[in-house]
This record gives sequence, C-alpha cells and structure tokens, in this order.
Amino acid sequence: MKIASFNINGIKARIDALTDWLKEADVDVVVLQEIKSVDENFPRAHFEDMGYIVETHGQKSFNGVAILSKLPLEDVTRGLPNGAGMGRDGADDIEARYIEATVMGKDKALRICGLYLPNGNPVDLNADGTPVAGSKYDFKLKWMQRLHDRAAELFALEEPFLMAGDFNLIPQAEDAKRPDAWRKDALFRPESREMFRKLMGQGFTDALRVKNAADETYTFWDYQAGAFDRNDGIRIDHFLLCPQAADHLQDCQIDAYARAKAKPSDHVPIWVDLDL
DNA sequence: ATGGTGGGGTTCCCA
Repeated sequence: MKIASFNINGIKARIDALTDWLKEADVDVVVLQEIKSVDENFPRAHFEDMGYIVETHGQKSFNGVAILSKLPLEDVTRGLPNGAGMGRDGADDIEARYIEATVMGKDKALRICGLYLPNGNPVDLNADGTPVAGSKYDFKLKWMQRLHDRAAELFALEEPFLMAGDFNLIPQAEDAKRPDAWRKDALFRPESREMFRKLMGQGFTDALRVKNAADETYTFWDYQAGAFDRNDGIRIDHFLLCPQAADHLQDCQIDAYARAKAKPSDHVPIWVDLDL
C-alpha cells in the first residue's frame, strides 16, 4: 500500500500539479494539507473520476485537509479531539487541520491520521520565556499536546496507525540547509522540538530517517530568493509510524521532482510503501 | 536590516 502526504498550498491553484503528480506517483492514498477551500468548492468529481474516494475537512481561505483514497475508507473523523476552549481566542478550536480514516489493506486495517500542524510564528514570549497565552506559538504548542494525547490513545490499541502531514517542525539541525537561520523560528525552537520528541518518544518511527538517510533531503523550499535552486530547504513533512505499522515499512521517499515543475507548491510529496 | 514570492480573498492575512 502506497500512502503519500502533500501540502498543496491551495487546491484551486494546484489542481493541475496535483493531478499530474497523482498520475505519476500512483498512490493508493494521499493526505492533503492547505487545501484552502470549503468542502463545497473542492473539485471532488475531478478526483472521483480518477478513481479516488474524496473526504475533505475544509474551511474558508486557510488550512483545510483531505484524504483521497483508491481503497475503501471507514470511520472518517474530522478535527483533532479536545478542541473545546483550545482556539486562539479561548473559544473552541475550529481550524481545519486534522482528519482520520481507516483504510483496509490486504488483510489488516490501517488508521491514517492526516495533519496540518500550526506554523506557530510569530513567536511571542513573556519575560520569563513562556509563550504568551493566546499567541500563535502558544496555540502551536497546545495543539502538539493534543496531538500527543490522540497518539497515546491510538498507541494503546496496539493496531497499525500512522500520522502523516505537514508538521511545521524541523526535528534536527541536519533537517535544514541553514539551521542557524531557523533557531528562533517556531519550526525549530527548543519548545517545539521538545514537544516533537515527546510525541516521538511514545514509540513512533520517523519513516524517512529509516529508509532514506541521505543528507540535504528536504520537503519544503521557500518560494523566495531561489531557495529550491540552492536546495535551501527544510524537512517538515513527516511520516510517523507506530510499531505495528513500522513492521510493514518497505520504503519512504520524497518526490522532490515535483518542485521543479510548473506552478509548484512550496512543499513536495512524501510517501511510504507498506506491505499491508 | 530588508525584501524577496505565492495563495486566498479583498484592500490585508497567512506562510
């Protein structure tokens, strides 16, 4: 089973690029981030005509996630749990950043969690170094705690699951061409990385690190200043596998070629092959 | 220190 993740930066602007890549990559499932569309405006029929089941969790203008699957999906849920009072303004969190579904493999089911983790910039700190309540950085860290808690629930089931998407997180210095340029950024600050280590420490495998240990392997390059041409990138899109999924890991790669095509997203797809 | 680019939806927000 080939499963991919792709932050497309707007379905309207990326429908051709996404369609071309889907034809080339031939994935069974892809989780999408930043569809930047309400559900009603997502070009559902276009992808259904290509043989995909389409499940969206959109909102106006920003964020938005989706799952396209050639295999049957069950138990689709939208939104990260425990969002009550977790919005930036103290109201409930209504940002469309998370979707889960179960896909049937040859003989085992796999729970797939597709996520678009908050960027967290600008970093706004109190005098004592703690994040300012209600700031974007505070929202990011609290969202990561909720993600951790959801992962804990899934780990307890001891069944195959994975979390994939745009984590807006650089795990290690080796995951950036210029790590020093990111030290104060929400994507690489110590608090963000500590939360990521805590998430990983529950027993996840970073699939790319296992299957592709090459240097300078990135999933995002800024549109500005010719970043892609200089490979001035960062690795922030990840596939995290629980042990019962990692047992089936055959391959994990980044389709960096997609960034060189016409009208690309600033992210490229990453995928895993599982013998499920 | 600044500005560089892009998407979405309007005259500015987000990345």
